[in-house]
Amino acid sequence: MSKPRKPKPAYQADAVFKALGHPARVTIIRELSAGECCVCDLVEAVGLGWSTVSRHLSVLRDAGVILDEKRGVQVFYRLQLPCVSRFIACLDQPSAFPDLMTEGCGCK
Amino acid sequence: MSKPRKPKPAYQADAVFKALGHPARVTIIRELSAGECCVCDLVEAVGLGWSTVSRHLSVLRDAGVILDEKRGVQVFYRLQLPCVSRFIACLDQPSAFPDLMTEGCGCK
DNA sequence: TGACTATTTCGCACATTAGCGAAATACTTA
DNA sequence: TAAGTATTTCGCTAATGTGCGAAATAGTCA
Repeated sequence: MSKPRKPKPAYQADAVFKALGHPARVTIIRELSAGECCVCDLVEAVGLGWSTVSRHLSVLRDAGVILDEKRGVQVFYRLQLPCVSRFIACLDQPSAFPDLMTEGCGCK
Repeated sequence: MSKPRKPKPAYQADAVFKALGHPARVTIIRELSAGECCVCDLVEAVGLGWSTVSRHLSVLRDAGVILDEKRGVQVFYRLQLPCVSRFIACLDQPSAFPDLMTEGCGCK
């Protein structure tokens, strides 16, 4: 589907971080890290109302973090910036990789 | 210096993203990416008042993104999570690395 | 000790955001 | 076309976050 987007510079770091600044939206990214989901999956995952989740999704989409695609009656979302999910995974596992945290999460 | 921190799990992704969810704080991280700074440097960089910058710094510190160290009269801050600055740099340069964005910012 | 500098904490006014339910929209199938 | 499902938009209230100046703290030096 993809509605007309704001013409702001896609992927800009400030916008991405702002979009990720809410735990529900990080949860959404975690879900999408495993593969695309329809909105119904994400509503269940975050445990908030449909309208609320829908707005969280639009925030992430406007920031260029995720993409939506309408197929039939459903809308499927997927990650547009795979490095985001990798970054999250790294932050979630600091104790498992103490030296990687110091050296930059293993990202060369 | 390092005051008593909240005992929450350091580096947790939600907290990190929340801390980075304000442009002034991203600016701070950008500055610190080049090396440690005293508060005075950061106040100039973000263009806000001392008290405001000080609070932004405490948010970042509480999230485990930066570290403070008092030396003499001044307090110096530096990055605690180098991968954050790398991630920002990657997000800032999407057009320069279109395929890396798709493949994960070159982070293996 | 007293003055001085660097930084943080406090309290407040203002702005932004979150979450909700109802209504609107879009697509599909009968 | 009518009805049904999936999702988004709207309007509102409550909660949270921001920025500021004043006051508090801490370290240095005369």
